[in-house]
Amino acid sequence: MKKKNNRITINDVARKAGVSSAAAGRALGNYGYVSEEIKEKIMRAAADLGYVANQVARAMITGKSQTIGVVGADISNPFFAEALRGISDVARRHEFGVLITSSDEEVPREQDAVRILLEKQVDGLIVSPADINNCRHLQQAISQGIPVALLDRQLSTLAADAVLIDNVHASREATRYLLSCGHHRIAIITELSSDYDARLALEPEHFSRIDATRLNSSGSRLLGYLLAHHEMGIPVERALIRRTGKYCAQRAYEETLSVLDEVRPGAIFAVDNVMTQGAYRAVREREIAIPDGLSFFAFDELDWLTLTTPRISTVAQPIYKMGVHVAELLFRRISQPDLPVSWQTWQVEMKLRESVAKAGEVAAKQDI
Amino acid sequence: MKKKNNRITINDVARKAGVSSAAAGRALGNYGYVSEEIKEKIMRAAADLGYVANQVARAMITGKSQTIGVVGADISNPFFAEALRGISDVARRHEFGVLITSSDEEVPREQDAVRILLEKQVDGLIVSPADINNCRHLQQAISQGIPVALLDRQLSTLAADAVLIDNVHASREATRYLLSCGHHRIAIITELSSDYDARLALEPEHFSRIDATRLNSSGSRLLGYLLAHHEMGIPVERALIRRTGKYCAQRAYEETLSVLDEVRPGAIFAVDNVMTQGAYRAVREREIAIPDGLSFFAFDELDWLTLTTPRISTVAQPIYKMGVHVAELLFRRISQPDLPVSWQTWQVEMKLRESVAKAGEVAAKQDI
DNA sequence: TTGAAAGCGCTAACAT
DNA sequence: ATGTTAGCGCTTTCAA
Repeated sequence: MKKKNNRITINDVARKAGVSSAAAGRALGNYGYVSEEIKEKIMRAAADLGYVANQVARAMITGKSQTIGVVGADISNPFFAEALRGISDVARRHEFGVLITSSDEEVPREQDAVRILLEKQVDGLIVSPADINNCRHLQQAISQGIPVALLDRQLSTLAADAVLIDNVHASREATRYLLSCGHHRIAIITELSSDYDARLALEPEHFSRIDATRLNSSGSRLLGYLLAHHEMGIPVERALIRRTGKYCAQRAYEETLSVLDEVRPGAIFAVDNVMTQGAYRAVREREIAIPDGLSFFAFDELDWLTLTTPRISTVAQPIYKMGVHVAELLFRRISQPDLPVSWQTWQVEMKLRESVAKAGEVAAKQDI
Repeated sequence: MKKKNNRITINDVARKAGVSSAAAGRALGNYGYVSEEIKEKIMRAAADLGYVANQVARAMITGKSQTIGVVGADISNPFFAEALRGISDVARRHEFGVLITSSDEEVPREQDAVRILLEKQVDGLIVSPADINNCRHLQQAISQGIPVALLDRQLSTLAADAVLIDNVHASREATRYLLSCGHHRIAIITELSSDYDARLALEPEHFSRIDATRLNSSGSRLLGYLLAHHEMGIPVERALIRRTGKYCAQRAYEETLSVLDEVRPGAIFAVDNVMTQGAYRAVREREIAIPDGLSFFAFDELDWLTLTTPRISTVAQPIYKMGVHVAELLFRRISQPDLPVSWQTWQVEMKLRESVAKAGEVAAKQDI
């Protein structure tokens, strides 16, 4: 019978093996010198007693918890879940634990999450910041010596590694493709919760005054959309820009119904997986044929985009790989804190499928 | 300048506030007696210094880490991601951290994960056991005083709370529905990685000798399928039972192609979300019309099941809620270890949509 | 109400 | 190569 807790400690093992606790520590923790003979005795004693190492005590003294923290928008979002899988695979390889939290894209929740993770003494953080104009808490983590790696968002003001895609470019390419198919009235369904992003929706004609480094993903994607129009000399109708204000399929559904009913665009561009789900549902509800009655372009690859009829064109990000690499950047920095900051920009892939038709061809079909 | 680490400790705060470290601990940790006056001084000093509490040190002494561990099959699986969201919402409410791991349905990985989580001194575990016939490691956790709550699987031999659905019943209902629609040749696409489950696929006619309490979900669902046939006096062709051996959409795709080519069933029953994805892809690849050429029934509700044409019938589990409740059961047990074991069986919902047609009606249509 | 002191389980100096 | 000892940062007796 032990004092309070019946848990077996290193002292119990040492006593049973007839050695000092230091020797037991060395054998069990695999550090320092221990003779094979004694080590074996200790290991046997540990196995007999059912000893389980106490990482908390180890963390206390080494100052390393062998744990990283992840702050994502929403774990149940397939995008994040896939990235998390990559992160956790790498963490397992390094024998690190992964503590997860959700911010739901809200800055106060993100701050809370970061604080709790820091109190738990994580050795590093992977964050998809809710608002890149609002991240003193991340700065603080870094100045406390806890490295931060950013997923899917970049922060020029922060000494943090990042893994991302070029959102402006990706969105511009997709929009150019739609425009070049003859669709001059493309509705864009996007989130734009941050104030700075929202400005772009409110004054699209002033996009040149916007500081692209202050835009979140949805802002960047809207900028790409605007740039593509500008470059091709096609004016943008304000009513085509639909802002949900939050990451919510239901809101995307509502905005899409409204844009279909009020503006009746020739194409819809849904700029992330959540928007895609809501927007596509709305199109189905209105029983508009794709691509003959409406072209549809998505963002992010989802399992089901090739299971619909027709299959849906999209901009695919290598999400799992991005998760793997952001974790690798973080572990690299944990072991080498003084490396220069590294931003990895990954290529997206345009998956051109049958959900987009040339505007002319629809007319041709109808003529027959 | 501090000794090694530049981190601010409770002693730094105490010194700055001119009080003892004990007083600072009481104020910062919100326990014991502190006068308002002194408390305020301490809080101000802490804020000035940017003090961050060290939960590791707290855990060390209290023996509670305020963290739970979750062992799931695969975080990137939408089913698990959704449940995890429920778990993490509850954990946040309790101000607990959530450590996640993936077992990929492999027992050794699960054992590893549990060991690591125990070493990290988690206060409880939520597990979806890979193989319910193989869980001494869970028994061990419980006997160490670390409560375990089971998600989606039940273990009669273990003193662990569980949240589940009646898989046999759910599958039997779905199968009865298909049979009653006149489909007497229903292919079932299922995982069956555990040896005990696999036996059911190898000798389906001996299902009555099977101990239902030893079956995993996929085994239980196969049993439901067999029972429905038995009850309705319809023989089961062995070639209709397709076993992928692992949770893998590609394998489901292959097995479905093969069953379509070799046996050409009248209906397909895909018994989880991963199987559904692979099976549906195969049906599309063979360009078989649903429901006229083939009826299709899925298991688990997925976003896209209502976005296909026709919409896909399925057995829906209340996944998020199940995650919430398994976490609540765990927290209840953490605070009251001596409560009797509780198993919550949740109702599934049959979502009958257009992917299933009566066998007769197809003929009728063809007659016209 | 406050402070002094002991100690959680382990590692890291240091001495042997 | 092994043992002794002093903490890591905090909570928790216990005395004052």
